[in-house]
Amino acid sequence: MAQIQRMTKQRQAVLAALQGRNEFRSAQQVHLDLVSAGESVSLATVYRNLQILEESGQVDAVRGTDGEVMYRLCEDTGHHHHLVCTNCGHTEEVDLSAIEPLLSIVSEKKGFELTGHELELFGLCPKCK
Amino acid sequence: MAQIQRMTKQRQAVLAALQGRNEFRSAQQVHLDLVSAGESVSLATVYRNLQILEESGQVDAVRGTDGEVMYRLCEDTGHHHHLVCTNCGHTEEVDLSAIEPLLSIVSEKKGFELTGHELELFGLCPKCK
DNA sequence: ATATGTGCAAATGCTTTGCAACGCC
DNA sequence: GGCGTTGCAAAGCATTTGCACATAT
Repeated sequence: MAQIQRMTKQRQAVLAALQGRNEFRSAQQVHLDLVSAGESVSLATVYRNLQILEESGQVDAVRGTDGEVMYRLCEDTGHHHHLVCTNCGHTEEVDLSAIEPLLSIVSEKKGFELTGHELELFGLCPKCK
Repeated sequence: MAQIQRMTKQRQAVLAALQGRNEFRSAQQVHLDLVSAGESVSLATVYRNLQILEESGQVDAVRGTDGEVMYRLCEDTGHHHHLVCTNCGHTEEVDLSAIEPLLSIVSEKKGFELTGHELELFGLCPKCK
């Protein structure tokens, strides 16, 4: 896990753009947000900072269905999955540790040694239902 | 679900390249396979055919961690998930319908109406362990 | 002081598309 | 013959990178 070495105003700005948002945003979106908020941060720097913040465990990253990488502030430092509203993008973190033993068992049945998994749930949030 | 209208030799070649393989391959890989097998198919055509075959339900598509879209012949027409060897790419289809009711329950607890999910398992296959 | 971080612009890599030629049904 | 398909080359897009300059510590 990479260490954050310096807190520049650009890095603060990227973090601030993620604060209080309960949804995943792409690097491009974050950059747009910053520019329209009057901040002066280059797109490359947004990419670099989001990567660093992800490596340091401060943000979550998932790959959207269109291939864009989406980032969100990490609230829960443990292992968790996401429940994403397909209408408004609102995201909840959910704990599915209960199913993990089952995944191992199924994998072992096939002769595999399970090393990881990805699980995303999609649905409609209360507001959008 | 789109319909296949004509069976050209290029489309056959793309299908043939997927036959008998128990692993996901990218459009680029398929194109390489075909070229080195002496087939003359353009990269654009490989992309177009893989998309059409996916829409018609004949191949599965997943997005790899690096963002590339990977394709594989669909064997099991029902709902299923994948167990992917991170070393050699070998893939097994697994049935995890047992956990789906649980996913609904967890979603409802958060006030969501679950409409879909994505689950991929990663591990080492018997050969690569 | 100096290792890190930034901006810019160019490069990368996957994927898509416009268009004229081609060929299956 | 007509409409789906193909090949080619160019365009698109998200993302990465080289390099000179700026800056946090």
